[in-house]
Amino acid sequence: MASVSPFAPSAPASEVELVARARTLAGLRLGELAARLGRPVPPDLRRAKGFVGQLVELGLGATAGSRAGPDFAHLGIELKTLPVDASGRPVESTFVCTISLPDVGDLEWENSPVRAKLARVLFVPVEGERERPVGERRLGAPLVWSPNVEEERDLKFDWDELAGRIGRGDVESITGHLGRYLQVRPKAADSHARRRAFDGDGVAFAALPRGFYLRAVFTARIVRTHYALAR
DNA sequence: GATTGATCATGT
DNA sequence: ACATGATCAATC
Repeated sequence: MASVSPFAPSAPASEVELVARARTLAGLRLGELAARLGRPVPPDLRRAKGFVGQLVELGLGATAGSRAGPDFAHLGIELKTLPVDASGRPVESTFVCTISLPDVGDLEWENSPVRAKLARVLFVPVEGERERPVGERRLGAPLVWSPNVEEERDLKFDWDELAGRIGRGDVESITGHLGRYLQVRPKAADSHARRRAFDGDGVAFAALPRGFYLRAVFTARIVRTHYALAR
């Protein structure tokens, strides 16, 4: 990482410094940021789905790489780039975390990995329309977010339904249609991937790996609420 | 047009 | 193998 990008910054020392740094990137095109960091820009994202997130990580001095845990471990902050359309509306769902199928049923919301992951998030909006060439997409103004009371209540509601269903051994009954703001969808190399799970009788079976995602309506609400309050 | 299920690259 | 970063593309 740092070895291939001599101009990448070191880790920010505080949340204030991180946000200040992110603000300096606002308005920049991805091509400009990539050039600064000595990174090539892919022609499209079909074979480089993580490009935007990884570029911004590098540009902000994130430390985690592909290790588990927050991007800025010492600050307890998770970085999420948020693809948006011309009006600032998110165009994709946001991945939160994978699901440990044997464990999820025993976890209350308060101890859930979803709550932990979303406790403090730095959202960096990025123009995400497919027609726009990757290098020309601009970064937006960052937003540091923690769930407010309503947001947390809504996430807990979905967690209770989804985690409860998995805990009862009904993971195979879950589709992306469930959950108003938080949903469960496949998260795997392909549809043949399998990992160990348990059915309602405690009998092990092989299940498609899945993850929790925030629906775009939820991140849209975050953007509306929190940017509006900041104005 | 929005959404779900499938998929891709890289690093540990 | 599995976790990180997500977007693609078939389908509703």
